[in-house]
Amino acid sequence: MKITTWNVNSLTARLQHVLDWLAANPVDVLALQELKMSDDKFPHDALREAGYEAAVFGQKTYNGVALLSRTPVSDVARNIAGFADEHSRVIAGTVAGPGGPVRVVNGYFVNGQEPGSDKFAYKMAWLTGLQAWLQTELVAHPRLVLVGDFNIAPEDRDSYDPVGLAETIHHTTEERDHFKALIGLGLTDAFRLFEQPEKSFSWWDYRMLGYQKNRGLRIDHILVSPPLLPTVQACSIDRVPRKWPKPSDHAPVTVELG
DNA sequence: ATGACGATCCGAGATCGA
Repeated sequence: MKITTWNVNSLTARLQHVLDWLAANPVDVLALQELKMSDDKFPHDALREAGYEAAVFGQKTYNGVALLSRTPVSDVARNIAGFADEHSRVIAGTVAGPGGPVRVVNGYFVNGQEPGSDKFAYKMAWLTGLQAWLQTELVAHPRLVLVGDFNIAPEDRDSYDPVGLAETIHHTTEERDHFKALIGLGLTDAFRLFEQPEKSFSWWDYRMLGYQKNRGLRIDHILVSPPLLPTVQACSIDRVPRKWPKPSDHAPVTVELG
């Protein structure tokens, strides 16, 4: 089965891109971030016509996440249990997979703006809450994938300018320590299980010809739990929709389990 | 140091993102 994560930067603005991409890439599960719409605006009909049912956790203007699936999603949970959050940032659900059910946890991680800011403090608290909740989630659902826009470039090779951007947002030691803590829960970065091109990124700034110059970051990730690790067949970033007119600034990332 | 792009919103410039 294939599971994809994609920050679409407004599903209103990107619905046609999502439909076009799914027509060419009929993955089993598509985890979306930054819907930027309330639940009542969600385009269930158009996606159903494309073959997908959706579990949605929307929010007006900002944030918002959804799980699209060809097969039913059960046991849906919204946000981090035990962590009070004004924002709609996490949706989790269970889908049928090869060899048993797969728990998909889809997160739009906090950006954090700038180290030292209130938003950065919120990012740290959010990550701490996520980690604590995942610990129990992994006990209840050992076959788990954590996907989404992490807003963390885990290593220097995940940034177009690791020296110039050292200790700036996405690159700080604190953020990377949180990423390592997720790995410490037993999760594995599926992308790095395979040989990948140098300077592989999943996000490029709209400004200053960021994409054309490949000035990007790898901040969208797929982490797999130990029981799923031997089933990982492939993991890749699809840059094609980033070249379409009026694109999201993120590219979809896909893992294949089987 | 700032702005550069893009999306959003009681509709123009502010806020946010990364």
